[in-house]
Amino acid sequence: MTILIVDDEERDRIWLKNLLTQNLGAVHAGPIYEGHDGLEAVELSQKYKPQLVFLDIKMPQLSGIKAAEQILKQLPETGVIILSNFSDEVYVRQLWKVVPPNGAFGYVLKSASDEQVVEAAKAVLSGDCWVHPGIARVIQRTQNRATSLTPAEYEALICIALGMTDHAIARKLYLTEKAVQSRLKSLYAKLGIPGRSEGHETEFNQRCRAVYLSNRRGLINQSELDDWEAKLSEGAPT
Amino acid sequence: MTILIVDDEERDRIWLKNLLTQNLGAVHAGPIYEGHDGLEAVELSQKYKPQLVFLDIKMPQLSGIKAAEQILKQLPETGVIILSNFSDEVYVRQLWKVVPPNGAFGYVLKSASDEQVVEAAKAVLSGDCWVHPGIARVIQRTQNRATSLTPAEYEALICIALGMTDHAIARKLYLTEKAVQSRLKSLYAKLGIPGRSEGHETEFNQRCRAVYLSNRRGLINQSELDDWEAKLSEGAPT
DNA sequence: GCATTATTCAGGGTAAACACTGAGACACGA
DNA sequence: TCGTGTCTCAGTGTTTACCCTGAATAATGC
Repeated sequence: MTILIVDDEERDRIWLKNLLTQNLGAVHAGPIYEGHDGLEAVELSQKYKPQLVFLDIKMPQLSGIKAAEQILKQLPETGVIILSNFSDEVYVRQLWKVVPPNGAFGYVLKSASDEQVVEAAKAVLSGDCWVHPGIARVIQRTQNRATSLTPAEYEALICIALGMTDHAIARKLYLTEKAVQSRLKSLYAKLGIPGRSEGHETEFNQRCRAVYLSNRRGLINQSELDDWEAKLSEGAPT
Repeated sequence: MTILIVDDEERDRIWLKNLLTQNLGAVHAGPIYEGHDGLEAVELSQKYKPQLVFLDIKMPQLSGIKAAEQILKQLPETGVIILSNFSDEVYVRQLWKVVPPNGAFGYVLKSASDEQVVEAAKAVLSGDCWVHPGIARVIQRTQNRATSLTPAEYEALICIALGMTDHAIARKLYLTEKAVQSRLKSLYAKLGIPGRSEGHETEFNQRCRAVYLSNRRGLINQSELDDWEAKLSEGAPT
């Protein structure tokens, strides 16, 4: 049995490696390899075909999620555990899409206790999933139709968070301005932002309010936005 | 010589304590106390009067910055080292105001190497300051008149980031709508956001763009905004 | 003293964001 | 086959955000 640990922080790698060798003796008795970015994660997975891969989210080259996608594409049997600082809904959404329906995966926050990490490792090794308690409600929301965003709404959200106008969004997404406004309208509704018509007490700029609330709920976050910004500006320097 | 370590993460406390006991032998030979939130930081400082205090920024009860403010108010001689995950400009700005002109302080990111942390500790103990390399440019910006924000502009920035309209901001800050727009205009200028007049290629919603860029530059961040949100909604349920 | 600079605020105008209604296209399941 | 729901998008109208000029005030520096 083989395990792979990928994290750009040496401190965390050492901590995790020690933790696993000391507490997984009964179940596990193979080598533990280490990597420090997403590309290495993919390469080392191909090379050693580990049963279990620990991935940090925030890594140079390739994010943990994208690395997981690559790995699972070739080795769907691999157990993946995301080790993250964030409980952001974006990441849970993305992970959900990447993991095969019957695959085993884990999502644990770095604030987790040692026992929780060991527990998660054991669960995933035996084919179960383990999700950090703090993430539970986030997952619920991603599955609730009334509050979860459609891809269309999510796209629009990213755009306004980057500061684009309706017109710019329309051009970028090959839509009409009206279509963009329509997406935004349903987005505002799902976020529970009051309009100008109802209740003149609550005066909000819906656009900015939507960005604020989405940040708060972890639907988006700064590093995700920066990725999009880079992607869009390289994609259309017309 | 006495040292105090305050962090809500046990892992980080242990790591730091080991690091200091092993590498500070020549300089330091006293007890190391530990706390796990801001209030404890203040209490333990009063009790033990340490020469050096390590403070995490994100802590329950009282943030690291506010704890530092309390501590320095009573014991201005104390050397304070902020240990943060973030290089956000907000925090550097706040720390700058809190530390007395001749006080010794440090600001190190948690991604720092062990050597850097030891170096910072030694520097502060001998009365010098130590600032993480990654923060240097942020500090430069806080001192440059052309790019640093005035309190007025900062206030306006917080408000639009929370999603308030011009009208709502005017009421909250006891200003005219025109005055609010004036503040926003100079804010946009300092952030380098192109207006509608110049360059019709770049189509931005300045309001949202300002929020995005400010987040990116660490002028604001989510947890700071949440504090303001709470403060404003309790302060004016008129 | 005077010049410089920043801040607040006015008026008038343009363009963008938002509200409301409703129609056509498409997929899903009874 | 017929709903039922979702997404796109048109038309029309209101509100808000932003642009520009400019004046009164106060603080700053020489």
